Amino acid sequence: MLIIKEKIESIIVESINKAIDDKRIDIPPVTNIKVEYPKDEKFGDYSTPFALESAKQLKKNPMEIASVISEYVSKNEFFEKVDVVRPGFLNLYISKKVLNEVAAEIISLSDSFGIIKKNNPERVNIEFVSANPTGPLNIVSARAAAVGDTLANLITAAGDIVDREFYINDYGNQVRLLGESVLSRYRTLNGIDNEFPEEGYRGDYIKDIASFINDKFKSEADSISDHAELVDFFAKKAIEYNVSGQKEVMSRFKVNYKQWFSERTLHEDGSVENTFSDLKDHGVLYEEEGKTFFKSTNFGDDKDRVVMREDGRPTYLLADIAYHRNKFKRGYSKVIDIWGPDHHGYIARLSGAVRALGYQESAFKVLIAQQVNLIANGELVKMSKRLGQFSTMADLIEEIGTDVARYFFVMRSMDSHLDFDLVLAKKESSENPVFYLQYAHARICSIFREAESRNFPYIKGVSDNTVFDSPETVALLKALSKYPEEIKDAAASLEPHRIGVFLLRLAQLFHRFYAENRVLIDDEAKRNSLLTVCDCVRIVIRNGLSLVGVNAPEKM
RNA sequence: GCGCCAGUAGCUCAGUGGAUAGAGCAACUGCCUUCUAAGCCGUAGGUCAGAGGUUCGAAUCCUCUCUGGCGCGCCA
Repeated sequence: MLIIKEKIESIIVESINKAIDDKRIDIPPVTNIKVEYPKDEKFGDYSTPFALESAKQLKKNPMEIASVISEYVSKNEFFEKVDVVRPGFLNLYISKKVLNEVAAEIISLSDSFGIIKKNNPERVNIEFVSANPTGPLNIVSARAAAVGDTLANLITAAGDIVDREFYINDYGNQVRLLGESVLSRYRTLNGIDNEFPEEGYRGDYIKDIASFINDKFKSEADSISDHAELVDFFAKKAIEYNVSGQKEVMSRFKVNYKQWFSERTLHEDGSVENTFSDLKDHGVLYEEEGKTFFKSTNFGDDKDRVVMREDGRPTYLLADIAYHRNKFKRGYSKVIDIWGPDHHGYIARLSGAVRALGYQESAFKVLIAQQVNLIANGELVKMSKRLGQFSTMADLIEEIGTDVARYFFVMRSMDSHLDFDLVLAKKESSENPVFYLQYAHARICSIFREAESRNFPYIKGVSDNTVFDSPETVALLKALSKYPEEIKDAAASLEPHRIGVFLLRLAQLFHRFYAENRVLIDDEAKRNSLLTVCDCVRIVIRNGLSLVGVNAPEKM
């Protein structure tokens, strides 16, 4: 697939090197150069500030340098126009011929337009949500799910091989506590007097789990007499129940994990112990007061961390190191985690451990998806786990639907603390950006339906340059041509929101085009070209929305 | 006290060191006998939290200050 920005970069680099060969400018050959999108279209479709940046080194006026380069660049038929503009920008306008080629490419590739092939694809593991299996998923999980899944789609489209993963923390104190909480509710259900554990989970869902066990596993439960064993039984059943609920919600949210990875297995198959000795072999452990510490301060952490307690039990950190070691041992060359904001302090120690085990720093990346506030009617909605509140992800899907929820989360940068306006999101109106986008798609489908009913033929891949006279058409095609590089950039920078922003801009350009250009006109050649443009927009919106996990409706 | 994230239009947010800082919503206008008005055109709205610095050029990079959120466990 043609990635225009890359093509332009190579044209400019070539031109500069030619100018150097011709002794027109006196610098060492260049290998790469900055090409950017001007803010204002009157400054071209692409521009390079190379002359400005090299002026000092060359001790020359940037305008002079730029005009020398422009002599070489303008010979290329890729561009319609090359401008040299004060104080030294080189502004490039791509030719209509290129736009026509882009349109042809979109039509012929269709669903696979935007999918980039890489010669050496990386194997990428992306882990997101990984909420505790002690209860239902909440709103923050929904954000992580939307962002993580979209990012996985983007990286896949950019040519790598991506697996999605969910880490189940089914080990440790909280699990026992969960077991005890459910056991207590179970006993109450059966009329047995008991005391609820002090730190236990008090949500109503615990009662649901208790009655679930009562319905399905009563005889099995009642046959266990040993208390620890009984708690363990309840804990296991509760985790199964919760995880299966989480799986169900994720699938409704259109997230398909390759693997749900159980922490417990790391303890049972010796991975945790092996990781411990592995770290020891790397010389990053030391003992003090009977505990074993990981020297995380060597890796930028602010203090060393205990990995093995005095009584020989591993800490959560050690299990987590074992988990990430496991990911690398499974052959992933890149491991990405998306965490909640409350875990950012944990990054230094874990990425330190990954490095201590000999993996590249760049191979492990933790992204933090910032907090989500729910707003309704201008008021902050408290996220308590009480009834009637919009606390769970399932409620959110129920209330506003997967499409709206996913788009809302994806259109914002992960770094921003998000105010999620429930009332706005629920509105099926122009106030909701998701509908704005979907409406563009539905409108195009409607044009094609109408064309069919009027017996207007549409011949794919045949287009006439004259339609490029309309400024709206040109703007639209230029935007479409940037879709592949948008995917590449969004994947490389791990910023899925870019695609959401891109699609909104595209929809806007289409609505503007629609208002100014009647498609179903009598002139057959021109009509076919306009239909081609519409088809291109339809394809890119559909492909883009599918990356975000949002449906592209044919009618609204 | 230390660390992470944020502070951009009335609100929610985009903005890759570049040129006159943008969008959606809200407000005020105008546009449906013509392919979907869930749309389009226009107007108004800004000390990019503040102060220094680096640079030919800073919302963007650095330092400090202020404000908000979160974290600083041998919990997970």
